[in-house]
Order: sequence, then C-alpha cells, then structure tokens
Amino acid sequence: KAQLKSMGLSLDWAREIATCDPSYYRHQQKMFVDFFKAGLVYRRKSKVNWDPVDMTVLANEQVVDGRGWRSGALVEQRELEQWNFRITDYSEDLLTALDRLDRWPEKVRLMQRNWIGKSEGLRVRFEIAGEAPNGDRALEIFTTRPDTLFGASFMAIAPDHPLAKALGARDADLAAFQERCRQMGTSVAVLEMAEKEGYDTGLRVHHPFVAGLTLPVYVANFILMDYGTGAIFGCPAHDQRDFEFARKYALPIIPVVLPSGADAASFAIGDAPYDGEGTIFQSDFLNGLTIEAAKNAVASRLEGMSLQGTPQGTRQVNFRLRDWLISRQRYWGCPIPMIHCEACGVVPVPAADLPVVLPRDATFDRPGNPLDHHPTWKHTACPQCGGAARRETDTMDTFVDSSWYFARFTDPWADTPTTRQAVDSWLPVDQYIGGIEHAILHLLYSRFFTRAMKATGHAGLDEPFAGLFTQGMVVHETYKTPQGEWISPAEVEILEIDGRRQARRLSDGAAVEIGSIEKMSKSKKNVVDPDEIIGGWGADTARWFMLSDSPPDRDVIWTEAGVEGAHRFVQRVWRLLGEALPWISGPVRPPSNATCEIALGLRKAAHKALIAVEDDLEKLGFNRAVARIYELTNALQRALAEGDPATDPALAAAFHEAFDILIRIIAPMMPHLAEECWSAMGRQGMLATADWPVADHMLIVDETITLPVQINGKKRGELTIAREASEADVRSAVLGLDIVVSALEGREPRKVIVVAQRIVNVVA
RNA sequence: GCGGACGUGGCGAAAUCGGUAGACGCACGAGACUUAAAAUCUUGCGGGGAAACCUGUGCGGGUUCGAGUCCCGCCGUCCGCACCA
Repeated sequence: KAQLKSMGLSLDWAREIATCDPSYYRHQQKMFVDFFKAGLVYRRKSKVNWDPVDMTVLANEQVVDGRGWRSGALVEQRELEQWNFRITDYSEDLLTALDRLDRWPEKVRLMQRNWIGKSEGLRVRFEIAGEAPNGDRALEIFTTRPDTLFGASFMAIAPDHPLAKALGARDADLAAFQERCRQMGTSVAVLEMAEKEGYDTGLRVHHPFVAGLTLPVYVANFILMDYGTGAIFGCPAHDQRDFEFARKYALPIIPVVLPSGADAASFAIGDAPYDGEGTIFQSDFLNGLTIEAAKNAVASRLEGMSLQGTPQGTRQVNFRLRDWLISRQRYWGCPIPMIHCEACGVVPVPAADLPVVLPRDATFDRPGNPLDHHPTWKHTACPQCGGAARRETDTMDTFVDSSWYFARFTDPWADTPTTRQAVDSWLPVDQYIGGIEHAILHLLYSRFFTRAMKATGHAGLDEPFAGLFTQGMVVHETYKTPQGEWISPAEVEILEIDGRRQARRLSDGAAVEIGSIEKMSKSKKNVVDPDEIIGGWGADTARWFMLSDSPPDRDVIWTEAGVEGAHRFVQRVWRLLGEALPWISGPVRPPSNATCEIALGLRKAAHKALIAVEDDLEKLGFNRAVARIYELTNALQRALAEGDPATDPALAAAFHEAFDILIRIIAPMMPHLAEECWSAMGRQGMLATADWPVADHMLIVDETITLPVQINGKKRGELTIAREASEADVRSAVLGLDIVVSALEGREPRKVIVVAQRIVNVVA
C-alpha cells in the first residue's frame, strides 16, 4: 500500500493496471515453461529476511541492525522454496563476451566483469586429525593462492559451515559465538565496523606437505558460507585479513614470498602483510619459483595425491555471480505458471491454459501475499493426474519483463513470444540508451535472457544490445528554509544581491539557503514539473536546453537562466526568418556561383554547419551540434545586416538556401519550430518526412588557407597562402615573414616543420 | 581497502590523429534605442600589462620542433565493488 501511495496510485488503479492486458504475461509464461523444460529454471530453498509484521520478504538494504526499516520489527530468517534462473550456467560466456561488446562503455563492462567476479583457484582437502563430530574426515577449502600453502598457520570456517554446526552442537560457547555472528550477519552497518573474530574449535587438520604439522581450525565471522567452500586456510604473511586475525590470536606469521631484492635470511613481516610479486622461499619444493609457477606446482602435486580415495586438490574456477532469484511474494507481477501436485510434483501449466492471470478481486487488508490468501485462486486441478493441486503463488521479479521486451517488440502482435524471422532480422538492438543505474542488473539479466531464448529456440543470438550509451540525469539545485525544510524551485525566486546569488521564498520573502545540486527527487523537492516546463516554455525550448547544455553522458543542471537562453534562441530564429521571408519562400533555387562575397560566405557557413552537424549527431554530440547551429544563425544574422537581398538575386538565393539548411538541421532537436518555419516558407507537406539536405563538400574548400606560424613552438603569426602551395613554397614564404626574419637575426633556422594544412614551426 | 573515471575562465563546456587553448552558450560590464523598464541591437569579457609582450588546461617532473592531449610521481573530486579466500 505504501508503495502504491508513493506512486500516486489507488488500489483500484493498481488492480486495473496489473490485469489490463495479459497477453505479454501469456508469452512470458510460455517462455518460462520452455526455460523450465530446458533446465534453466529451478526451485531452491533460500534464506530470506522475513518481516513478521508485514509477512513479506525484506531486501538486504531494508534491514538495519537486525530490524526491517519499514516496520521497525525484528527480522526473522526463514527458508523459502524460491524460483531461480540458472544465470550461473552462463558465467563464463557472459564474461568473455564482454570483450566483444566494443560499442559498450568500458565502465559498464568493467562493472559487469567485477560482478561476475571470476577467480581461478584450487580446492584443497585437509585431513582432519582425530575425529570430527559429524564424521567428516577431511576439510575442503578454496584458495586462489595455493603458492602460499607453506605459510599456512590456521584454518577458518564459516559459522554456518556444516562442520561448525556439528561442533557447535556439543560446545555451548561456540554455539553462542555462532549466534552472535548470525545476528550480525544481517546488518551492513555492523559488518563494516566488525572486528575479525574467531573461535578455536580445538579441532586440528594435517598440512598436506609437512609431515607432523597440524593447524588449528577456527570458526570465524568473516568467512562466507556461500563463497567457495565456506572454508579457507589462513596465510597471515600475505593476506590482510589473515594477518589481522593472526595478530589477534597470536598465530605464527610465516613469510613464503620474497620480494625481489629482499634478503631471505632477514626478511620479516612488519606492520602489514606482503601481497606483491616475488619468489617463493621457505617452501620446500616450491623454493625459487615465481608465484604463478608455484600455484601450478602445488595444484599438480595435490591433484596427484590421494586422500581417502579422492584427489587432495582440484583446480576450480569460482564465480561471484549467483543465480537469479525471481520469486516475489507480491500481487504485482507476472504469475509463475506452475502447479504443485502432491502426486506429480511441480507441473507446468499447459500452453492452452496460459496465461495464468491475476485475480481482480485480490484484497490487501492483511499482510502477506494476496495471491496466497485469496479464497479460490490458488486451488486448481493437476494437469497431469487431474487431482486437487495448488497454484504457485509467487510472481516474477519485474526484471524478467524488462529482459526481453525488445525482442517482443520486433513482432508485437505475434501469437508466439517471438517469431524467428522478425527477431533475427531486427536484433541486436543497434543503439541502446539508458541510465548507468542499469549497468549491472537489467543489462546482465537481458544478456542472460537472450542466451536462454536462444537455447529454447525463441531467438538466434547471444547479445541483445550491440551499442550502449549511458546518458546522464537532469539535476537541480536544492533549496532549504532556515527551519531545515526543503522547498521546490517553483516556490523560490533567485536574486542577485551584492554580486551574490541569493534565494527568497516567493510567498513571504523569507531567506532560503541554496543547497547542493542533486538528482531530482521528491524528497528534496528539487523537481521541475515537465508539464509546467512545456506549458511555460514549450517542448522545443526544453529539449534544446537539455541538449545544448552538456554532453549527453553527463548530468545536465536545470537552470531557469539556461532555459531562458534557449527560449531566446527559439524567438531569434523565428524573428530572423520573418525578416528574410520575402526572399526565402517556395522551393529552393540553385544558388548562382557568380555571387558577392557575402553570399558566398553565407553559403560556405551553411554547408560547413550542415557537415559538422551531420557528424555531431552521428556521434551523439548534441551539444556540439547546437554550437554549430548557433554559429550558422549568427552568420545569417550578420549577413542580413550587411547585405541587401532585395537588390542582389544571388544573395537572396543564398539566404534561401541557408535558411533551408538551418531549419532542417534544427528539426531533429526542435521539431515544432522547424515545422512552423517550413510552413511559413510556403513548403508543402511536413519537414519531418522531407529528405535530409545534401552538403556540397567542394564549396567549403577554400582556395587560400591561413596557417599559424610558430617560432620555437610558440605562435608568433599567421601565413595566408594558396591551398595548393607545396611544402617548399610554404617554407620560403614563412622564412620571408617579418616576425620570422627578426627572430632569426640573420641566422639559418635549425629546422622548419611544415605540417600540411595545419601549422608551421620554425626552430631558431 | 580494491578497481575505475575525471580535474580547462565566474558557470555549462569546445579543442576529431600530439599542431592557433577557451568555439558555442550562460552570467556579468559598457553603450544604443526608451520618459522608464522589458525585449532587441552593438561591444567587451582567463590572469598581468598603457602597449609591445608575458603568462595560463590541479601540482611536480619527463618525452617532443611542439603537450589540455603521451609517460612517471603526487594532490583532489566523483563513481562502482567491498570480509570473495
């Protein structure tokens, strides 16, 4: 309810929207079933933070200090059977394919790389000395640094590791320690502050290479059960965390990596571990090897050693990426089309029965999932045996919907989720534009989903988005009253007093503090209503300002002054057009070449602008395109002041052509103004459907060029010379310049560098 | 802590391959028009200097005929990840 309220929606509206058109759900459910049959979907018990008041699952960020932030209630840990997509099947592929996405920002690719988090290492089994309470005879750990095995001084396992649980069952102190860790585990804030803590279980394991050496096994609060095997060996000399732990519990710190140049006899670890490059020492058969070679040597040796009938070491690639949990206990979402039958297990809803639609008469008068406590909705018959069965009441994460809409859009009325002909011919998306906030989740899920669609025959490609561009946000100043209350820009007037910008509240003139520039948000009230912008300035002005102010990948600061400037430009174009109207009506006549200087200059300016704008738009350089358009407008205004088209038909034709180009290059950014101008010029149809003008590249080639002339790398003058002049001609002309002659004082230059069409540098 | 990006006028920013730093806009100053204001137009605008000229792209070095751009080392800002073994 709170969520709906914040969206300004009533319950009736929510029901209406959630149930209005089930066709997309039908196709999504069809694909879900196909994924299920292909083994890409599975159910897994997972621990969740359960809010006992709202009867809902809380996201991690909703939990602070063991309490849910919305209800303030204590959070329970529960285990729920939930649906997951097997995105981890594609970890390696999702990672390596990033290298081929060359039209994606490096930043996004890097974020995905880190998120997938590949690490190559070794699983090592340590023989347990004596007896473990659960009967385990070996402790398996994962490490990326097997080269430091001879520096091992302890083992650490996660508090919820099976071995730790078994040990805790007969050791009350350990159980209490584990309980403390569990309480802490849910709180991000505590985690950051938490000191490394451990509990010595008394259990010991044998070092695989050093006969007679045993290592103590600790339960430690910093070991995660869901990474690797939930257990590590600690090498304090070469790992920050292990180092801190060893200091606290007075464990040996044995260096085994020697930095180059250090003396093996005297090298010791001081206040910090050493994690750099070096040569292995104090390590038996590894001595003298590089880190990489030692990793290999250890892996090979352990692979060949047998412990209790299995190899003692196994090379393993580990990923940070987890499977994608899509179950949501909410009304709002696409129902998961599955049926639970006592006899047959989990059975997909048959295609003919799709879509499974949400009930319209769901109620929200008590906590929990409305689908679950709806009186009839979940009761159904098993499609296989016909017996009484129960519908899945979880709905899908809405990221599922956004993971394939672009594929559906290629044939939106098709009776199947996609049609291969359409999806193969349209995809991949050439240019995707979105915010950086989707860098990981949405863009990674879509990449997975496209692969899953390929695996189930719904598409034929791996990568959905060939080009990606991440645009910035619109941001605005914030305003705060002395009472600390945020107020909106509409309630504030900005004044310049004593050369300082100051703000006052419109209603009573009270002083207002101008705060930092931030992303527009309702909480800070620094929002500008789009309807008011369009009502007050027009859509063209708003768009022109946003495009002109900053490059599109950066944030644009919304300012009243900036918008006014943009609006002035709209008026100026319209006014200039009005002044020139007598000469620019009807179809463009081909401008004569026998023209006056003003006309020729104008033609060059127009074609130069056209060429530049084409290039800028192609590269999404809208702010640069705007600057080029300003330049052309300035040139037009100057020409209109200087020349008289009434007495010069060539000039009139040049104006006609220049205005024609101007309004066409404005059109993509200010369509309304452009159409109005188009119509005022007496042109037929709509500009939007007219062809883009063709630039005359020959026209902008000048016969003479002006080269900057440098002496010893500093600009001292200019040289105007024929474009076709040879290097020798340029050289002798430069040496004849007064500034060059006086600088040389009769000596020969040491060197003259002529860069064609660019610059000349005389080294004296 | 790890990883990355970026530092250019009062402000937003340009500078395509190492080749005239500050295009274009905003703000501001001066002037014209006006009884006045708004709008519009003209003009100035990195810093120093009367000028010639000097100086200037976070700081310190380097490469080069030439560096905002390339290399090394600092400083600062922002972003992402974060007990990942």
